[in-house]
Amino acid sequence: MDRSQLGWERSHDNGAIMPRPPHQRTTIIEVARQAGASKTSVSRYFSGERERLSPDLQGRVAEAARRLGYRPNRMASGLKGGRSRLIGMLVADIRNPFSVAVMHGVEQACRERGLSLMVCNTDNDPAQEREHLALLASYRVEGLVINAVGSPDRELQALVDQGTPLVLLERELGEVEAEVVGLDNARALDLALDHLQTRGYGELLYLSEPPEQASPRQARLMRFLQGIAARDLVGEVHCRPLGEREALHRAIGDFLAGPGTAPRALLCANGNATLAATRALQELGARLGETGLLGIDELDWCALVGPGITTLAQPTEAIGRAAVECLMRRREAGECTTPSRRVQFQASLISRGSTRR
Amino acid sequence: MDRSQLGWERSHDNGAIMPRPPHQRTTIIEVARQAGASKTSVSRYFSGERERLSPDLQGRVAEAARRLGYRPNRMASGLKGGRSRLIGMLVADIRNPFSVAVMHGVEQACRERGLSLMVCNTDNDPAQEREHLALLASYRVEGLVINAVGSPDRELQALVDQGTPLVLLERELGEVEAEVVGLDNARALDLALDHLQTRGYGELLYLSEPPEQASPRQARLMRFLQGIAARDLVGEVHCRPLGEREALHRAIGDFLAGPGTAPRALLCANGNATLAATRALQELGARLGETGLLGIDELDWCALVGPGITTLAQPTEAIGRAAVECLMRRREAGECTTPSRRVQFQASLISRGSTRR
DNA sequence: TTGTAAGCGTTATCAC
DNA sequence: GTGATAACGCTTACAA
Repeated sequence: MDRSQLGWERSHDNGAIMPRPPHQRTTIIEVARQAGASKTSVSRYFSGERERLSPDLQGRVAEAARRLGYRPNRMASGLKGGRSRLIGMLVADIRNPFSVAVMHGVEQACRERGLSLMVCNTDNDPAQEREHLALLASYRVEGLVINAVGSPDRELQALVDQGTPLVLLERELGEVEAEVVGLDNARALDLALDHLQTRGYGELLYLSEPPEQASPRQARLMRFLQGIAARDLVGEVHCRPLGEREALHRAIGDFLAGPGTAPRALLCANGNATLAATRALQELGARLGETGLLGIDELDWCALVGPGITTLAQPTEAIGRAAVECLMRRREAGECTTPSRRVQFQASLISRGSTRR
Repeated sequence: MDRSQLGWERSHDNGAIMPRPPHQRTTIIEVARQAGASKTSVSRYFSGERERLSPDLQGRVAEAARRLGYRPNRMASGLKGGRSRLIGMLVADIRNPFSVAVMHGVEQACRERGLSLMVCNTDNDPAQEREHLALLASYRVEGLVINAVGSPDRELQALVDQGTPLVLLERELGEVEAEVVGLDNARALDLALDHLQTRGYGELLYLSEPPEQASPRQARLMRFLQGIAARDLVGEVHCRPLGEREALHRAIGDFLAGPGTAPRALLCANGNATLAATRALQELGARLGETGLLGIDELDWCALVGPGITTLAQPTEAIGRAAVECLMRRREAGECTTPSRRVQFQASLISRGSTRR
């Protein structure tokens, strides 16, 4: 039996038999030697140039590699070739199911292309965003999918200068040259408003987290305001952190107790807002449907609460995949300055009892 | 102004001025030159040996690095030193909120230690598990947190031989030497059964995904069976993939229509089961509470459905952090064979209307 | 088709 | 304290 299978082998410099510590992974050199070939050939075998080798050599390399359990060291290949095979992703809030769903799409697209994904969660903290961006840069990621809440322009620009393709999810940021993938927020809000109006709701309360930084929140809010004006609806807006439960309850309570006579509905700007609103409505004893409720983002449980909550579903997987596609396109394009583009997806309405009176 | 700030600089071999392509990241050499120091000193500055440098030299290096926006290339340092600063995590189902919560704990613990996390989702696919394990190995991760569904023993053993510390989340696997972190399933089930019995439910249906591979499912199922016997409860078990909606509905329907007279309750082995059960109960028109429902894993929406769903909450963040702590302990321990341990956490009961008759 | 040799950016090992 | 210099494991001109 071959000694190497027992974890013993000849050392480099002399012919003596020495114990090989088990944590020594086999390298390309070892494979080359056992296959009676050169490093180059082994390298070629493993980097898509398999065809260029004679069938015989291919066989020997394959056999040796299999026997030794060889796997190229990504750290090393990332170093020389500049190919880290690594895509980075910055996620503002990993506990948000929407983010996870998009990430799932990103991940699949990466896998199909033989890329690995390194995900950094920032918990909505701009400081962590900067830190993680620098980190991803230090691993020389070949592309970056970004869902940030702050404006880490400096760090992003550094990445761009370094030649890293960037794709922004939803939130478009300052001046950085990058493509933006996300929902068609204007059409989504039109869809929501049309639905609510059709269902007879005349007074609306729009619930959102503060839109200051994040551009999709801005876009949605703007369109809401335009939309109610265009439709002769009455609208109010509450944009406070969802953590402020009291403020939220008071706002909703006041809204429901208002002087008007038209049926009232809540429009929630995202999944977290829908969750908070549902809680508040329950505590206020409101009946869903009588009080309308429509949320952007479809969640597992929306069908289960009361008569079901009407939502606007985003094509999350598709958004994730599209992000990676953009990245790849940019990478192919190379230095030729491709102008930034915008890829927009359409939301689809899932009508349930919460908007049926 | 310094030319290098304009993206121009002297080339290595001659004194001519050449344009520097923007995608050339500054290396340690550049910093060393601008600081009037050697690579070694710069390296020391950035790898915790800062103290050994004279204050003067420290200042020069800091200044040069800052000016150039230098960051050590992790690929390179991972190569030479064997320190990738990378922790890998294998997640069976990234869309499961429980997994994400644990991952969040892992992530925080890593960050506090200056480690990066590389997460691989396997979508419950054993083939992907193998593939991703090999992948993580190829990035030379310094530790691995594993939440797998299959038994990729071969791949894991390879990692172990390579000297990579391993921690298994919940599922204990075959022969591999690794610590296991997770819930104290026996006590959790006792807690659940005691609660249900106290609330007067006498006939139970246990809902779980097939337990074949995953050891926590086995552990929970076994304890359920022991527990009902010990308590003189009547119990049934349904262990089919949750995707089989019809089978599930029929099982629940049959259970509810059974001959017995005691109040009936469903006990769900995890969050997914709770979701599926809730759906089924709604479609069957059962009233929560009258029909008991208790789920393992606390989810956002459990408080919102009907009278609220009683759950057993796991300390997810703590579990994640504990996993990383184990990893670090193992790494410190180094070669001296620390025996595998088991770290168990206690679930806590959140009582709601679904177990109040 | 195959091999040789020069890096990639860092850390480790010695000298000074 | 500080600095040459040799690895680390791989890719890639450039030869043969």
